Amino acid sequence: MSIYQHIFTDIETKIISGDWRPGDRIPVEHELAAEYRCSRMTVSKALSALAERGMIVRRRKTGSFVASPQIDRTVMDIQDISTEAELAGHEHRFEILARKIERLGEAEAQQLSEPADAEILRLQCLHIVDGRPNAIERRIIMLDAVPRAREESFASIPPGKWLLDEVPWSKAKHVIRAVSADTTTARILQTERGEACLSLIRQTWQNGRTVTYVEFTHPGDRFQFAGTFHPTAN
Amino acid sequence: MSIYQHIFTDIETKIISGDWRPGDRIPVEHELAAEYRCSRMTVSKALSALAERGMIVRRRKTGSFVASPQIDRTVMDIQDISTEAELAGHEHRFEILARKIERLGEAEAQQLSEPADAEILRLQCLHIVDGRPNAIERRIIMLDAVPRAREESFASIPPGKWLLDEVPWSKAKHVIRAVSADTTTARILQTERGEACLSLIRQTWQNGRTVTYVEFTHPGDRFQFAGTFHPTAN
DNA sequence: TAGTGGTCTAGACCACGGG
DNA sequence: CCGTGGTCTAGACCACTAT
Repeated sequence: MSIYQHIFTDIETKIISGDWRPGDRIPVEHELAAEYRCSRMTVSKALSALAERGMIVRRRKTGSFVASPQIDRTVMDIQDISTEAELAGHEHRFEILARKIERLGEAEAQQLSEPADAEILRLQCLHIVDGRPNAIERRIIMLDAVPRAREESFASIPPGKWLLDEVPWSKAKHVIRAVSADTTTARILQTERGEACLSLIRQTWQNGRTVTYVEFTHPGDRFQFAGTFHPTAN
Repeated sequence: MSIYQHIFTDIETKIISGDWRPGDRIPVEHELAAEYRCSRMTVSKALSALAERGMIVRRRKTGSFVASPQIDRTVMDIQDISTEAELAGHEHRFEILARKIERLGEAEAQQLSEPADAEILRLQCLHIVDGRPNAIERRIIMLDAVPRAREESFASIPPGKWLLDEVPWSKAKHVIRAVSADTTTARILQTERGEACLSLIRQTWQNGRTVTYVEFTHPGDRFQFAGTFHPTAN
């Protein structure tokens, strides 16, 4: 193990074990350098990594201190549906239920903070995992941001994956809610009206322009989000 | 702006703009060092930061390359209820509905991967935000891991916050589901039976031992999780 | 003012891995 | 083999900030 990793895990262990409590002062860099018989820069690298993880806070003049734990910070990785299904060894397919080009309209324009006359591609798509409906995907693609969507049928590639290839990088906002299935949703998902459903809304931007807005509605009895947060992991 | 930050944002911009596409090769370190008239180590620091963000992949001998984007990775920060309410400017209070010391039992023992005869403190707690029920908290605290919970009444501090002070650091697993309110839940939350509710389950460990297991049940019409993922942010 | 972290240099040696 | 990234050194100067 490298020296800076050694220093990193040593301090991490002291914090996790409770040996060093929140607010406790960590030896200054030159002391740690002497202790581990290495240069100050190597110590600095280890402490910077700990600071980036939020385990310590560093202040000029006063030194570095053990941070207050924040176990309530949840980090979740949500893959796109097809990837997630494949990873879990499930069979995934999808159907395009609707595909039309239109204008955004007032209500949605306000919701997306985009002009109401913006041209969009509206998609509705059903995802089927192991033969059972797993999600309705209702998606808006901004055609001025992604003009090539106009010619794409999405017959062979899910819209989410296609956009990943098309748009190089982006910022996304997520909202997770619980909603009751309305009649149409229940019929498509082959469940009961009023059934609790998990809704994931994602709006994606590139360079400040909305690229796409999508809502996935999952039947509550067949879907959940799970994630693990390791403040200790590497 | 420091030199390595300059290099970082330059490359980040090229990737976000699509100027450099996934799979493209990034100049080797000594080329970038010459271009920015700095040492190779400074370049290395910038590239390492980009690699840690998942924007590039680095391979010995072959060089560094633009990574494939993963915008479907969702990072969410979920604060604990009282903190979140305070941050949003809402009034928060809570009531202890039940508090008893007992043994874990078979079914839950299996679920938590803990022995069935383990002594636990079982808590049920109602969180009220701006005068309306916002969550039922059903919690199990392992008394062998947190013996001091035996004497704590939780009259003045919510169990979640108390545990944050008591347990220095930990690993946590989260599950988010949509469930229908049963009769009891609906009564406590002052909503209808069958109402869609958002359920957050969190199991917390320290040094491999379960510390606590908690389920928060939120009425779907009064609660959602929201988060933003910035692959570009600092 | 003095102590601390933030950054940088101009080298160095090593580990890895494709040819 | 040899080009690449991974790590490290022994300094250096600067920025910030508590006192």
